[in-house]
Amino acid sequence: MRDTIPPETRKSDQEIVREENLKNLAAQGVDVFPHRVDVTDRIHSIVSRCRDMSAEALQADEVRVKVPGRIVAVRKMGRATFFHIADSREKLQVYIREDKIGKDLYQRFTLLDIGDILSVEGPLFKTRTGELTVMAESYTFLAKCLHPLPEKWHGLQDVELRYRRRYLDLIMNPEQAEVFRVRSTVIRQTRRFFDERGYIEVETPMMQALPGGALARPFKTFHNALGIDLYLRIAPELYLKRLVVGGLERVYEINRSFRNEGISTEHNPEFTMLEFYQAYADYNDMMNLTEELITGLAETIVGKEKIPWQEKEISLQRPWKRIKLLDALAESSGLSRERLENREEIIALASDLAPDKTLLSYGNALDVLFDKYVKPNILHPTFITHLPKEVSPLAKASPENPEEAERFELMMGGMEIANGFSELTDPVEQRLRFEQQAEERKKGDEESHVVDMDYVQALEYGLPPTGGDGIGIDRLVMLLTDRRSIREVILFPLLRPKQEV
RNA sequence: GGCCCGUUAGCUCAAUGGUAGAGCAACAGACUCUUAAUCUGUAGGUUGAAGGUUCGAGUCCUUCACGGGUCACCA
Repeated sequence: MRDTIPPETRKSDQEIVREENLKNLAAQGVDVFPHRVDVTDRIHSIVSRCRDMSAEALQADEVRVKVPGRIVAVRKMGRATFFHIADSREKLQVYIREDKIGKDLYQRFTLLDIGDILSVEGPLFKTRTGELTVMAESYTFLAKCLHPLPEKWHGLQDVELRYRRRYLDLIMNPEQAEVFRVRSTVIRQTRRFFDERGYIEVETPMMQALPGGALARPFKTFHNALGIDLYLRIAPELYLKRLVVGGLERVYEINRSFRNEGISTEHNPEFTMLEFYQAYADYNDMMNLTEELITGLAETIVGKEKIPWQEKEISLQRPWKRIKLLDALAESSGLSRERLENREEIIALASDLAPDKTLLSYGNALDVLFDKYVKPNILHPTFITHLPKEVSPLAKASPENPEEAERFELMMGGMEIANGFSELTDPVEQRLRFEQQAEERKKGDEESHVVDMDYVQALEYGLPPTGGDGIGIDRLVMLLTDRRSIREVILFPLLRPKQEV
C-alpha cells in the first residue's frame, strides 16, 4: 500500500524547508494568507493579446499587467531570475532583477518555492529569444505550496495519484485540464441544443422508493424520519415520462444515475446521463436528434467530421448506419437468420460463451452474442435497432415483429453511447410487461425491472406517442477527447479508500 | 470475482540473489536575457505491508493492501 502515513506525521526535508520559508515570510511581515488581491489580468488573456506583438510595439504601448499564477519553473542567475507562472491552461515568463525590484524584495523572493502562488506586476517585454515576459516591478505573495510539485518534465504519471489528487493532475498536466473544459462544453452545448428545440430542463428524484427505468442493480439507502428504504436512481426515465403525461411535451435532464455494478474502463458507479423525451415522436425521430446533437458537439470540439479515436478515426458523416440486431449478428457471427431465431440454440450458444451467466433468456443470450461478435468491432456510429422485446420492458413492440422492440442502441468506438425507443404507452401492456419482469425477478434475476403501479397509473391518464433517449455523457466525452478510460473524464472517479495502517 | 502486470528518494525511472543508483526537485556556493539554464559541492531510502527460503532478498516463495489491464458480472 502506498502513501499510508498521513503527511503530517512524516515530512520530507523539502517539506520542512517550505514550512520554514513560510514562517520566514510571515516573520518579515508578509500576510501569508491574504484576504484579497487586486489583479487586472490573467495569463491566458495576456498571452492571447500580446503574444504576436513585436518587441517595439510592446515597448511603445507600455503594456502593464498585474497577473496571478503558480510558480512552475525557476531559473536563477545570481541577481536576476527568470521564472514561469502558470494556470491550468498556459504559462507566462517573468523576469525579476535585483536592480529593478530592490534588494529586499529580491532577497525575499528566495523564500518562494516552485508551486507557490503569487501575483506579479510590471510591464511586458520580449526577451532576446522573443518570449513574452513580465518585467517584475513588484509581486504579492498569495499562497504557499507546502509540498514539492511532481517532476517538471514528465509531470504526474502515477495514475492512482492522478485520480486521488486530481488537483495535482490539473496543476501538472494542462492537457488533462482541457478534457474537463471539453466536458463542460459538451454539457453547455447540449443544454443549448435542447433549449433551442423547445425542451425544458427538469430535475427528478435521485432518491427513489422504487428504482426503475433501467435493468440494473441499485444502491440502497435509508431515510431516518420516514423510516423507509430508498434507492439511488438507476435512471430518471419513469419520472420524465410522468412529466410528458402531465403535458410537458419535451423534457430533458442531465444528471447522475447510480448503478451498483462492477467498475471498468467504461463503467463508474455514478455516471452522468442525458435523458430526453419528446411527445409526438418515435424512435426514428430520436435517432435523428441523436445524430444532430453528437455531430454538432463534434463540430464544436474537434472541428471536423472525423474524430481521432485510439490510433484510428471515427467518421461522423451522416446518415449513420442503422441495422437490425439480428442482421448485425448474422453479418459478423456468420450465423444464419434461422439459427439466430432458434431460441434454444442461441441460449445454448451463449451459455458456452458466458458459462458464469445463469438465467439466460433469449434476449440476454442475443446480448451475449452481440457483445462478443458485434460491439467490439463497431468503430463508426451505428444504430442497432429492433432489440428483443423481453429485454425492453418499457419500449413499444415493433408492428412487423411483436417479439422485437422499436428500440435502438447507438454504438461507436466499441462502446454503447445511447439507448432510445418508442415509449410503451399502453398501460395494460405495460402492466403485463412489469409482471413478466417480476417473474424473472422471482427466478433470481436482480436486474429485472421492478413493478411500478404508480407509473402504470400515470400511463392510464394518457401518454401520447413519445420517443425517448438516454445518452451517456461520460462516454461521449471519452470519444470527443480520445480517452480510453471513463476515469479520465470523471474528475473524481470512485476508488477504494486507503486504509490507515 | 479469475488471470496478468505494477508498487524503489517529493516526482520520473534504474539496479545477475552479493555495499540501493540516476535525472528533475531540494540544500550550500558561482552566475543580471535564461527557458529541461549552466557549473561546483551536499543531503535525501523501513525498496507498499507481514511472514518465509537463504550465509545473504529490492530481486525467489506465501499471504495481504492499493492501482492498472483483461475476462466475467453489468447497459
